[in-house]
Amino acid sequence: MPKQTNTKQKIIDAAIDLIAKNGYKGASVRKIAAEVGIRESAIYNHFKNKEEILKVIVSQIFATPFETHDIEERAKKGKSFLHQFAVAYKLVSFDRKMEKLFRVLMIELFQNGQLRESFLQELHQKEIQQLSKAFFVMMQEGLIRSADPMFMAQEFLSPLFYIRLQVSLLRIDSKSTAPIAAHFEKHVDFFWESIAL
Amino acid sequence: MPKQTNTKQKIIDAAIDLIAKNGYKGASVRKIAAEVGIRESAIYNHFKNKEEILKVIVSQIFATPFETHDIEERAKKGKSFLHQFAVAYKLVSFDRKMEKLFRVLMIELFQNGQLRESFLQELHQKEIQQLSKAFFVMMQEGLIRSADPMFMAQEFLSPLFYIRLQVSLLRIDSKSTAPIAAHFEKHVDFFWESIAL
DNA sequence: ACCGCATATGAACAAGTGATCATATGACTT
DNA sequence: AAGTCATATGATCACTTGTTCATATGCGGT
Repeated sequence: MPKQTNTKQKIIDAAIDLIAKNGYKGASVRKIAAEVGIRESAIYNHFKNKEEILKVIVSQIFATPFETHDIEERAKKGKSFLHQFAVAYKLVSFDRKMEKLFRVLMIELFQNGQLRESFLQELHQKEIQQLSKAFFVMMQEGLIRSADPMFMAQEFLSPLFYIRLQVSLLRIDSKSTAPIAAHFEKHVDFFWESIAL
Repeated sequence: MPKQTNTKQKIIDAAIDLIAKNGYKGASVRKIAAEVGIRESAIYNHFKNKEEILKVIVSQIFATPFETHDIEERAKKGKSFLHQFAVAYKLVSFDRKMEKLFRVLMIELFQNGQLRESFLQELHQKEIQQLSKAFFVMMQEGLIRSADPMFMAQEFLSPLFYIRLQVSLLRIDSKSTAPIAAHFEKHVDFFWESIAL
């Protein structure tokens, strides 16, 4: 037998690929095994069952990639904080691995209650809370007009999400994302002009 | 045999229900037939195969429900046009049938190239074009600040889409949508304040 | 050299899949 | 009453699904 070639990771990667293409139900254990180069029964030496594979993948989706420290301090910089946030969001949107995980998320979101819970609580809520903290600081500093910080956070975040969705859809069909790549930064410009005093 | 009870429509409705819950692959011909109250073989008297059912459903998704006439004229009213648009969007978001179709769309969007094409071209592009026409008029009328109308349309539309997504997710788990129901109108207020001169 | 342990295989399973076909049923028209 | 036609059934098909199990293989430590 081959030595430590970390089959487990290969299985996860193959599963991500297949689920991102065909969904959880479309990614059969046999197809995953075939892509790794082993038989389906060998999979069960690494995972109790198919669902365990999904769980590992899901946990990767919510492994927070965003900087969460010093929000209050960094927020004082106003627009450049928003710019930083948007650029980080852009990077994640274009990262190959993260993009696949995003597809898995979108595909399974409506069919997996656990995933839904995590998306709303861990991902959405966390990002909103961070952003609303930042907007609150900006209001105190007199940088922006005053409004409900939480609502403002949603208004700022949702266009970023929508652009990410478009990027993901275009990339599946190998279409060019050039026309909307600049949208992330453009959104910051537009939004800042919308709230700056 | 029972007379004209329109089994075909029953099949479509059952299929929408099941696909909205379990995805296309999770909605087996047998399950659809069971929900209608017939055997699976009877389905094939009404549809050539399973995919034909999906095609009919997909066509319903893109049956445009939004008013498309008199955009230029109605746009002159400024904020109240945007309000109208948002409220129409809200109604569609909460309509039971449209909500199910939205779920079908989201579930299959990443797995069905035809659906992707239609979504980007027929739905997204159409809405953006209408809105950008409206914003262009508003700029000419001196109601709002000047900017790229197309981009402004996206900025206006994406939060509405995101709210719709949240509504749909909350409703699956029978959670209350009360906290975000007012977001549609709130978005119009916020956005108008962002662009009004 | 031996053993154990992790990992592989191939066969088998029960269940479910989409689809087909001969056959039956019953509401219409004639 | 007879015949037609749309629609139903039940059996059956070839195939795929997730999972299990007995068995094999070979690397690392003794």
